[in-house]
Amino acid sequence: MPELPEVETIRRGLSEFILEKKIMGVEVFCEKSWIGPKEISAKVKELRRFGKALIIDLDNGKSLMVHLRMTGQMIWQGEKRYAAGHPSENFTAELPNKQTRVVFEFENGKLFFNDQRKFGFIKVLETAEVEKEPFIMSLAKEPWQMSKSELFEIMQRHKNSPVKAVILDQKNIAGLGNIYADEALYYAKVHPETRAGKLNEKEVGLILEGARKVMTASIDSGGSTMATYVKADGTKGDYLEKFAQVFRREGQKCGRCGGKIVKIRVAGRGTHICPKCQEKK
DNA sequence: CTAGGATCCTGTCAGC
DNA sequence: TGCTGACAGGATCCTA
Repeated sequence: MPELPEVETIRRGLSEFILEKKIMGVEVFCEKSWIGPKEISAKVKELRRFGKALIIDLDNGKSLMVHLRMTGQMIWQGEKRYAAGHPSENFTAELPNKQTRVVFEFENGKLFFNDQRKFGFIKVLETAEVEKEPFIMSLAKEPWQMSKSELFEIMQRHKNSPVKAVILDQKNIAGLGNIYADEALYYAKVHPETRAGKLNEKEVGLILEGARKVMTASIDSGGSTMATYVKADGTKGDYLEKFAQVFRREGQKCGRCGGKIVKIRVAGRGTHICPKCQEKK
Protein backbone atom coordinates (compact mmCIF):
# COMPACT_ATOMS: atom_id res chain seq x y z
CA MET A 1 0.00 0.00 0.00
CA PRO A 2 0.63 3.41 0.12
CA GLU A 3 3.43 4.01 2.56
CA LEU A 4 4.11 7.11 4.61
CA PRO A 5 5.02 9.38 1.66
CA GLU A 6 1.87 8.43 -0.24
CA VAL A 7 -0.35 9.05 2.76
CA GLU A 8 1.37 12.40 3.33
CA THR A 9 0.80 13.22 -0.33
CA ILE A 10 -2.89 12.45 0.11
CA ARG A 11 -3.04 14.52 3.29
CA ARG A 12 -1.52 17.55 1.64
CA GLY A 13 -3.41 17.18 -1.61
CA LEU A 14 -6.83 16.62 -0.08
CA SER A 15 -6.40 19.54 2.30
CA GLU A 16 -6.74 21.89 -0.63
CA PHE A 17 -10.20 20.58 -1.44
CA ILE A 18 -11.89 19.47 1.77
CA LEU A 19 -10.63 21.66 4.63
CA GLU A 20 -13.57 23.65 6.04
CA LYS A 21 -15.88 21.87 3.62
CA LYS A 22 -19.01 20.08 4.71
CA ILE A 23 -19.69 16.39 4.32
CA MET A 24 -23.38 16.09 3.44
CA GLY A 25 -23.49 12.31 3.56
CA VAL A 26 -21.66 9.03 3.17
CA GLU A 27 -22.50 6.08 0.95
CA VAL A 28 -20.99 2.76 1.91
CA PHE A 29 -20.79 0.10 -0.80
CA CYS A 30 -18.80 -2.44 1.18
CA GLU A 31 -19.65 -3.07 4.81
CA LYS A 32 -16.21 -4.19 5.86
CA SER A 33 -14.66 -0.99 4.55
CA TRP A 34 -16.53 1.20 7.06
CA ILE A 35 -16.52 0.86 10.82
CA GLY A 36 -18.95 2.98 12.79
CA PRO A 37 -22.12 4.97 12.23
CA LYS A 38 -22.73 6.10 8.67
CA GLU A 39 -24.65 9.28 9.44
CA ILE A 40 -22.27 12.16 9.00
CA SER A 41 -23.02 15.81 8.62
CA ALA A 42 -20.03 17.86 9.65
CA LYS A 43 -17.22 20.04 8.41
CA VAL A 44 -13.63 18.89 8.00
CA LYS A 45 -11.42 20.75 10.46
CA GLU A 46 -8.04 19.15 10.04
CA LEU A 47 -6.11 16.40 8.27
CA ARG A 48 -3.47 14.60 10.29
CA ARG A 49 -1.21 11.64 9.67
CA PHE A 50 0.18 9.04 12.05
CA GLY A 51 2.54 6.70 10.23
CA LYS A 52 0.46 5.35 7.35
CA ALA A 53 -2.85 6.31 8.93
CA LEU A 54 -4.75 9.40 7.81
CA ILE A 55 -6.98 11.15 10.32
CA ILE A 56 -9.76 13.46 9.18
CA ASP A 57 -10.98 15.57 12.10
CA LEU A 58 -14.54 16.85 11.92
CA ASP A 59 -16.20 19.74 13.73
CA ASN A 60 -18.64 17.50 15.62
CA GLY A 61 -16.13 15.84 17.90
CA LYS A 62 -15.63 12.87 15.59
CA SER A 63 -12.68 11.85 13.46
CA LEU A 64 -12.28 9.43 10.59
CA MET A 65 -9.29 7.13 10.60
CA VAL A 66 -8.41 6.02 7.07
CA HIS A 67 -6.03 3.13 6.48
CA LEU A 68 -5.33 2.31 2.85
CA ARG A 69 -3.40 -0.92 3.49
CA MET A 70 -2.34 -2.51 0.18
CA THR A 71 -4.65 -1.15 -2.48
CA GLY A 72 -6.51 1.81 -1.03
CA GLN A 73 -6.94 5.04 -2.95
CA MET A 74 -8.50 8.41 -2.21
CA ILE A 75 -9.85 10.19 -5.25
CA TRP A 76 -11.31 13.66 -5.11
CA GLN A 77 -13.69 14.70 -7.82
CA GLY A 78 -14.82 18.27 -7.74
CA GLU A 79 -14.02 20.82 -10.37
CA LYS A 80 -10.62 19.19 -10.40
CA ARG A 81 -9.68 15.60 -9.85
CA TYR A 82 -6.97 14.66 -7.40
CA ALA A 83 -6.02 11.02 -6.96
CA ALA A 84 -3.44 9.33 -4.79
CA GLY A 85 -2.76 6.02 -3.10
CA HIS A 86 -2.28 2.72 -4.82
CA PRO A 87 -1.86 3.58 -8.50
CA SER A 88 -4.33 2.11 -10.98
CA GLU A 89 -6.67 2.94 -13.80
CA ASN A 90 -9.10 4.20 -11.20
CA PHE A 91 -7.14 7.45 -11.09
CA THR A 92 -8.70 8.44 -14.37
CA ALA A 93 -11.73 6.13 -14.53
CA GLU A 94 -15.37 7.08 -14.14
CA LEU A 95 -16.35 6.68 -10.51
CA PRO A 96 -17.90 5.02 -8.63
CA ASN A 97 -16.89 1.66 -10.07
CA LYS A 98 -16.48 -1.94 -8.94
CA GLN A 99 -13.67 -1.05 -6.54
CA THR A 100 -15.39 1.90 -4.93
CA ARG A 101 -16.10 1.09 -1.28
CA VAL A 102 -17.15 4.45 0.16
CA VAL A 103 -18.26 7.76 -1.32
CA PHE A 104 -18.34 11.01 0.64
CA GLU A 105 -20.71 13.65 -0.65
CA PHE A 106 -19.21 17.06 0.01
CA GLU A 107 -20.82 20.39 -0.65
CA ASN A 108 -18.18 20.99 -3.33
CA GLY A 109 -17.54 17.52 -4.74
CA LYS A 110 -17.17 13.84 -4.04
CA LEU A 111 -14.45 11.88 -2.34
CA PHE A 112 -14.09 8.23 -3.34
CA PHE A 113 -12.41 5.57 -1.25
CA ASN A 114 -11.48 2.73 -3.60
CA ASP A 115 -9.81 -0.46 -2.49
CA GLN A 116 -9.43 -3.48 -4.72
CA ARG A 117 -8.52 -5.97 -2.01
CA LYS A 118 -10.72 -4.61 0.79
CA PHE A 119 -7.91 -4.69 3.35
CA GLY A 120 -8.24 -0.97 3.97
CA PHE A 121 -10.95 0.69 6.03
CA ILE A 122 -12.36 3.90 7.38
CA LYS A 123 -13.23 3.98 11.06
CA VAL A 124 -15.25 6.58 12.93
CA LEU A 125 -13.64 7.63 16.21
CA GLU A 126 -14.12 10.28 18.84
CA THR A 127 -11.49 12.92 18.12
CA ALA A 128 -10.45 12.75 21.77
CA GLU A 129 -9.86 9.01 21.41
CA VAL A 130 -7.75 9.03 18.26
CA GLU A 131 -4.48 8.75 20.09
CA LYS A 132 -5.88 5.93 22.21
CA GLU A 133 -6.77 3.88 19.15
CA PRO A 134 -4.76 0.62 19.37
CA PHE A 135 -3.13 0.97 15.95
CA ILE A 136 -2.10 4.57 16.62
CA MET A 137 -0.92 3.72 20.13
CA SER A 138 1.26 0.89 18.88
CA LEU A 139 3.11 3.00 16.30
CA ALA A 140 6.78 3.59 16.85
CA LYS A 141 8.49 6.89 16.05
CA GLU A 142 8.94 7.99 12.47
CA PRO A 143 12.50 8.04 11.12
CA TRP A 144 12.87 11.80 11.59
CA GLN A 145 12.00 11.55 15.29
CA MET A 146 14.13 8.52 16.01
CA SER A 147 17.79 8.52 16.94
CA LYS A 148 20.38 6.11 15.69
CA SER A 149 20.87 4.66 19.16
CA GLU A 150 17.13 4.09 19.57
CA LEU A 151 17.02 2.17 16.32
CA PHE A 152 20.12 0.26 17.34
CA GLU A 153 18.36 -0.82 20.56
CA ILE A 154 15.38 -2.00 18.52
CA MET A 155 17.68 -4.01 16.26
CA GLN A 156 19.18 -5.64 19.33
CA ARG A 157 15.76 -6.50 20.70
CA HIS A 158 14.97 -8.28 17.43
CA LYS A 159 18.44 -9.63 16.93
CA ASN A 160 17.34 -12.87 15.27
CA SER A 161 15.01 -11.30 12.72
CA PRO A 162 16.05 -10.28 9.22
CA VAL A 163 16.60 -6.51 9.27
CA LYS A 164 13.96 -6.01 6.61
CA ALA A 165 11.32 -7.60 8.82
CA VAL A 166 12.35 -5.29 11.65
CA ILE A 167 12.03 -2.07 9.67
CA LEU A 168 8.74 -3.15 8.08
CA ASP A 169 7.15 -3.52 11.52
CA GLN A 170 5.36 -0.27 12.38
CA LYS A 171 5.87 -1.00 16.06
CA ASN A 172 9.62 -0.66 15.51
CA ILE A 173 9.81 2.28 13.13
CA ALA A 174 6.79 3.91 11.52
CA GLY A 175 6.21 4.70 7.88
CA LEU A 176 8.31 2.29 5.88
CA GLY A 177 6.68 -0.27 3.64
CA ASN A 178 8.00 -2.59 1.00
CA ILE A 179 9.32 0.09 -1.36
CA TYR A 180 11.11 2.30 1.11
CA ALA A 181 12.43 -0.60 3.16
CA ASP A 182 14.20 -1.90 0.05
CA GLU A 183 15.43 1.57 -0.88
CA ALA A 184 16.70 2.35 2.62
CA LEU A 185 18.61 -0.93 2.84
CA TYR A 186 20.10 -0.36 -0.59
CA TYR A 187 21.18 3.11 0.51
CA ALA A 188 22.84 1.61 3.59
CA LYS A 189 24.40 -1.23 1.57
CA VAL A 190 22.86 -3.73 3.95
CA HIS A 191 21.48 -7.08 2.83
CA PRO A 192 17.82 -7.40 3.89
CA GLU A 193 18.35 -10.88 5.32
CA THR A 194 21.05 -9.69 7.71
CA ARG A 195 20.06 -10.60 11.27
CA ALA A 196 19.29 -7.30 13.00
CA GLY A 197 21.60 -8.14 15.89
CA LYS A 198 24.60 -8.34 13.56
CA LEU A 199 24.35 -4.71 12.48
CA ASN A 200 26.84 -2.24 13.89
CA GLU A 201 25.93 1.32 14.84
CA LYS A 202 27.24 2.74 11.63
CA GLU A 203 25.06 0.46 9.53
CA VAL A 204 22.01 1.23 11.64
CA GLY A 205 22.76 4.93 11.22
CA LEU A 206 22.89 4.53 7.46
CA ILE A 207 19.59 2.66 7.40
CA LEU A 208 17.99 5.49 9.37
CA GLU A 209 19.55 8.12 7.13
CA GLY A 210 18.43 6.16 4.07
CA ALA A 211 14.86 5.89 5.38
CA ARG A 212 14.73 9.65 5.92
CA LYS A 213 16.24 10.47 2.56
CA VAL A 214 14.17 8.16 0.40
CA MET A 215 10.90 9.12 2.07
CA THR A 216 11.67 12.83 2.01
CA ALA A 217 12.55 12.62 -1.68
CA SER A 218 9.33 10.77 -2.33
CA ILE A 219 7.15 13.26 -0.46
CA ASP A 220 8.86 16.06 -2.36
CA SER A 221 7.96 14.42 -5.65
CA GLY A 222 4.35 13.71 -4.73
CA GLY A 223 4.77 10.12 -3.62
CA SER A 224 5.61 7.12 -5.68
CA THR A 225 1.99 6.52 -6.37
CA MET A 226 1.38 9.17 -8.91
CA ALA A 227 -0.82 11.78 -7.37
CA THR A 228 -2.37 13.38 -10.33
CA TYR A 229 -4.36 16.50 -11.01
CA VAL A 230 -6.29 15.40 -14.01
CA LYS A 231 -7.70 18.82 -14.82
CA ALA A 232 -5.06 20.99 -13.24
CA ASP A 233 -1.36 21.34 -13.76
CA GLY A 234 -0.48 17.79 -14.68
CA THR A 235 1.58 17.36 -11.53
CA LYS A 236 2.24 13.76 -10.82
CA GLY A 237 4.27 11.77 -8.36
CA ASP A 238 7.03 9.87 -9.98
CA TYR A 239 9.27 8.64 -7.23
CA LEU A 240 9.56 5.14 -8.68
CA GLU A 241 10.59 6.41 -12.09
CA LYS A 242 12.95 9.12 -10.94
CA PHE A 243 14.44 7.99 -7.68
CA ALA A 244 13.88 4.32 -6.87
CA GLN A 245 17.19 2.52 -7.15
CA VAL A 246 16.09 -1.07 -6.71
CA PHE A 247 12.33 -1.41 -6.27
CA ARG A 248 10.88 -3.15 -9.35
CA ARG A 249 14.20 -2.77 -11.11
CA GLU A 250 15.23 -6.41 -11.20
CA GLY A 251 17.34 -7.15 -14.27
CA GLN A 252 18.55 -3.55 -14.49
CA LYS A 253 21.99 -2.29 -13.62
CA CYS A 254 22.81 -0.97 -10.18
CA GLY A 255 23.45 2.78 -10.38
CA ARG A 256 26.33 2.47 -7.93
CA CYS A 257 28.37 -0.51 -9.05
CA GLY A 258 26.83 -1.62 -12.32
CA GLY A 259 25.89 -4.99 -10.81
CA LYS A 260 22.62 -6.62 -11.70
CA ILE A 261 19.63 -5.98 -9.47
CA VAL A 262 17.78 -9.12 -8.45
CA LYS A 263 14.52 -9.91 -6.76
CA ILE A 264 14.45 -12.28 -3.82
CA ARG A 265 12.02 -13.12 -1.05
CA VAL A 266 12.58 -11.89 2.49
CA ALA A 267 10.14 -11.94 5.40
CA GLY A 268 7.48 -13.14 2.99
CA ARG A 269 7.82 -10.07 0.76
CA GLY A 270 9.26 -9.50 -2.68
CA THR A 271 12.61 -7.82 -2.07
CA HIS A 272 14.93 -6.00 -4.45
CA ILE A 273 18.67 -5.80 -3.95
CA CYS A 274 21.99 -5.29 -5.63
CA PRO A 275 23.80 -8.43 -4.46
CA LYS A 276 27.15 -6.79 -5.08
CA CYS A 277 26.50 -3.63 -3.03
CA GLN A 278 24.47 -5.40 -0.37
CA GLU A 279 26.63 -8.30 0.62
CA LYS A 280 25.18 -10.94 2.85
CA LYS A 281 27.02 -11.25 6.13
C1' DC B 1 8.62 -11.61 25.22
C1' DT B 2 10.18 -12.82 20.00
C1' DA B 3 9.80 -15.19 15.37
C1' DG B 4 7.48 -16.98 11.52
C1' DG B 5 3.63 -18.33 8.87
C1' DA B 6 -1.30 -18.09 7.56
C1' DT B 7 -4.88 -15.05 6.61
C1' DC B 8 -8.06 -11.31 4.96
C1' DC B 9 -9.65 -10.09 -0.62
C1' DT B 10 -9.62 -9.17 -5.70
C1' DG B 11 -7.15 -9.15 -9.85
C1' DT B 12 -3.39 -10.06 -13.06
C1' DC B 13 0.12 -12.50 -15.14
C1' DA B 14 3.26 -16.47 -16.30
C1' DG B 15 3.26 -21.15 -17.46
C1' DC B 16 1.24 -25.21 -18.95
C1' DT C 1 -8.36 -20.95 -24.90
C1' DG C 2 -8.77 -22.25 -20.14
C1' DC C 3 -6.92 -23.50 -15.94
C1' DT C 4 -3.66 -23.01 -11.95
C1' DG C 5 -0.62 -21.09 -8.84
C1' DA C 6 2.11 -17.21 -7.48
C1' DC C 7 2.13 -12.77 -6.24
C1' DA C 8 0.74 -8.04 -4.78
C1' DG C 9 3.61 -0.69 -1.91
C1' DG C 10 -0.21 -4.06 4.93
C1' DA C 11 -1.11 -5.57 9.30
C1' DT C 12 -3.14 -8.94 12.48
C1' DC C 13 -3.75 -13.24 14.51
C1' DC C 14 -2.17 -17.65 15.85
C1' DT C 15 1.33 -20.90 17.03
C1' DA C 16 5.72 -22.39 18.88
